[in-house]
Formats: sequence, C-alpha cells, structure tokens
Amino acid sequence: MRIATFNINGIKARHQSLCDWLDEATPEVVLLQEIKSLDENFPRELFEERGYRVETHGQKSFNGVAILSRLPLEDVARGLPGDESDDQARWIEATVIGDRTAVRVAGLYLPNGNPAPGPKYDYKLAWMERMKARAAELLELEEPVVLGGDYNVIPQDEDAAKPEAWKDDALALPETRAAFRRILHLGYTEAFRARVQGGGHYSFWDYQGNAWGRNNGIRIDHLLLSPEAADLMTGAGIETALRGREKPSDHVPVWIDLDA
DNA sequence: ATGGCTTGCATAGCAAGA
Repeated sequence: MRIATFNINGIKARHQSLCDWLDEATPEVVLLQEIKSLDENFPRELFEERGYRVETHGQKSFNGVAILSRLPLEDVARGLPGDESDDQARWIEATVIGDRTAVRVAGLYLPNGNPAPGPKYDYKLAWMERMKARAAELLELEEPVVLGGDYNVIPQDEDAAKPEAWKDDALALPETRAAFRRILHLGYTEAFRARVQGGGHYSFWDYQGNAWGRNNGIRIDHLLLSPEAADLMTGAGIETALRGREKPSDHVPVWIDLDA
C-alpha cells in the first residue's frame, strides 16, 4: 500500500497535474493539503472515475485537507480535537482497509506560524500541542497509524539548503523543532529520515527567486509512523521531479510503501 | 530582501503562504 502526502496549493489550479501524477504513480492513498476549496466545489468526480474514494474537509479560499483512497475507507473524522473555536480545516482521519491490515491515517496541514513571535506562532505551537494529544491517543490503539502532511517544520539544519536563512523562521525555530520532537518521542518514526540519511532532500521550493533552479529547498512534508506501521514500511521517497513540471505546486509528494 | 511568485476572491488589488 503506497500512501502519499501532497500539498497541492489549490485543487482548482492543480487538478490536471494531480490527475496526471495519479495516473502514472497510482498510489493507493493520497493525503492532500491546501485544497483551498469548499467541500461542494471539490472536483470529486475526477478522482472517483479513477477508482478513488474521496473524503474532504474544506473551507473557502484557504487551508483544506482531503483523502483519496483506492482502498475502502471507514470511520472518517474531520477536525483536530481540543479547541471548539478553531474553524481552520487542517485535519482529517480515516481508516484504510488494506488487503492484510487496516491503517488509521491522518492527513494534516500544520499552521505556518509566521511571523514569529506573534499570534500566528502562538496558534502554531498550540496546534502542535493539540496534535500531540491526538497522536498519543492514536498510539493507544496499538495499530498501524500514519500521520502524514505538510508539517511546516524543518526538523534539522540538514533539511534546508540554506539553514541560516531559516534560523528565525517559524518553520525552524528551536521551539518549533522541540514541539515536533515531542510528538516523535511519543513513539513515532519519521518515515523518510528512517530510510534515507543526510541532507539534500527537499519537499518544497519557493516560487520566488528561482528556488527550484537553484535547488534552494526545504523538507517540511512528513509521514510519521506508529511502531506497528513502521514495522510494515518497505520503502519511502520524494517525487522531486514534479516540481520541474508545468504549473507545479511549490510542494511535491512524499510517499511510503507499507506491507499492509 | 522592502517576500522579487502563486493562488483565490466580492475579478482588483489584497491576503496568505513559507
């Protein structure tokens, strides 16, 4: 079972290139972020005709997450628990029924948090604390769990081409990295880093300043695995080449293979 | 970098992103 996460930066602008990639890569499950669409405006038929179930948690203009799955989905849940007043669409969960094992999957779009310090950074850190609570609950299932999405976290300096440019940024501040580690230390494995060592691997390149041409990237899209999921992992990768296509998202898909 | 691209939207300049 291949599970990918992909911040598409707007489904309206990206549905064609997303479908092209689905047709060639044929992942079983795709976690989408920044659909920037209301549920009723999401072009679900495009994916249904390719054999995908579609579950969305959208909002107007900004944010919005979705799950596409060629395998059956059960127990879909929308919204990150812990703050009734939070109306930003950044979290969706479902259980994917694999051929051998069911996998609980969460798709997430973690707040950017800039400028830091400030209210947006406070929201990011509070959101990460809520995510930690939910991540801990999911571990108690003692089942394969995958938390995949745009984390807006550069875990270590080696995950940026120019780490000095990010040292005061909400994506890389020590407090951000510590909050990310607190989630990991509950017992999760960061999939890509568990399989590939060293720097030079990125999932985002800014549209500005010819960042792609200069390979001035950062690695901020991650898949966190419960112990039961990590035991099933047979591969992980980044679809780097998609960034060089026509009208690309500024992110590329990151994926894992699970023997599930 | 004073965010120099891109997206969505009350379709005209903004806000937001990272």
